[in-house]
Amino acid sequence: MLNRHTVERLVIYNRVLKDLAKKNVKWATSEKIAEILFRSPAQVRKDLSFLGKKGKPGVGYNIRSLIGELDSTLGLRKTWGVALIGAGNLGRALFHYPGFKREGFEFRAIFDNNSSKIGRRWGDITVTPITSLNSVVRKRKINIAVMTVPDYAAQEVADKLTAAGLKELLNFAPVTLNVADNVNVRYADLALELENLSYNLNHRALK
Amino acid sequence: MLNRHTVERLVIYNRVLKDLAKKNVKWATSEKIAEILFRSPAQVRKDLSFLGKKGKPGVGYNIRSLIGELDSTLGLRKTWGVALIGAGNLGRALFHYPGFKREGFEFRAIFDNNSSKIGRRWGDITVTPITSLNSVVRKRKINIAVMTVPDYAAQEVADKLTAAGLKELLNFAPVTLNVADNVNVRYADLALELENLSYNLNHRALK
DNA sequence: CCCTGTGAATATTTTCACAGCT
DNA sequence: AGCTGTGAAAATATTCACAGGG
Repeated sequence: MLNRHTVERLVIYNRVLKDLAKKNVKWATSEKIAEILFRSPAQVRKDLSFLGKKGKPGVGYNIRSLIGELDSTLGLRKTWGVALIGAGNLGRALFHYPGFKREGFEFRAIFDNNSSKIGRRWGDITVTPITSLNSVVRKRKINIAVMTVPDYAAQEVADKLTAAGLKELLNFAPVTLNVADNVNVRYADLALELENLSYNLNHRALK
Repeated sequence: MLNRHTVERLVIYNRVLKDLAKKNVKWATSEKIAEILFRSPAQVRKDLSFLGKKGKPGVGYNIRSLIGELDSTLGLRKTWGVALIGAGNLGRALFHYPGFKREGFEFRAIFDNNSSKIGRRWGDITVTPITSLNSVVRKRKINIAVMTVPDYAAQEVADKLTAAGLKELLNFAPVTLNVADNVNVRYADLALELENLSYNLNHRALK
């Protein structure tokens, strides 16, 4: 089991390598990869060493084979089922985001409790109330939930999702979720991102 | 100058404290805050100690005064001007996201080079081509750029933004940007987030 | 008495540096 | 000759533990 930081970097190496492959580059050294990502070659080597011995001394890494290894390790050879919880503006934008399908993530269900949204069709998916969660998760083979619900609803929704057996949540609500240890939550908290930038702006202004 | 991790946590403490204040709680100990966020009391104390001595031994932290201190440190007492680059689905969702304005971030310009979008009005802002960037940044006092452009355009857009003097970027494009050291980029890379979850799913499946 | 603020200790992460493979 | 893989060293980050203040 790799630690979170390592996985975050592996995901990025994978993307960089796919970019290079698209440009028909066949081999890359740890130094080359590090340069593109503004990191150290030693870190790239150490991270990649977790995949087993994949580099060729004197040459570097074969890009195609490294991508294959990363795709396997990261679970990107499979297609995962995603449910969207919250059929608002942000939910719609994510639903149409082309990067998800390309990487093997497939929206298979959309939930919303707002009666004006229930029954609407987004592509070939019908918006349903969250009461149908358990059966849909089973029938549609849902693995991941993307939560774009209002902050006051987030914890309750998370409880229902984990009760339905989901263990991977991507949460856009500005709330720290209380979940069991075996559940993974990733936070995509957009206001927090801006507040981090704000600190820098403020610090600059004070100097 | 605080390090990135500390600032990320301060931003979160600030949100938690505002939640508590809304519930009319007046004081909180480091242990209470830590419990809500699943962190250690020592870390909360050390982080907050960077603000100067703000806690009362034997009692804890006065929530109202701590929020004030955090708002000042994080630059949240000011209103910052934000430009949106890329008037697509995701851009629209962010434009309407209520959390931004509430925290003092104000969209003041929208740029897009797509002729079908130029001239459209979003609320009282008109979408303009990015050629007008420099003058708009000056006139509208833009501090932060939110980039929701396609990946192939991202680096070029980032170059233009920094050339116009912007130093704080929130980038939604799945690309590592090459920028000068004094420019801060935060990445909101949604496919990466799912890929991180995918690793966990895969790892679970293999066990 | 209880909790803060903080040096010291511990744990984790990153980098160094080099033996060894191609 | 050039680059990987990796223990050892260095740098960071977190936690401990307690002196001191309200």
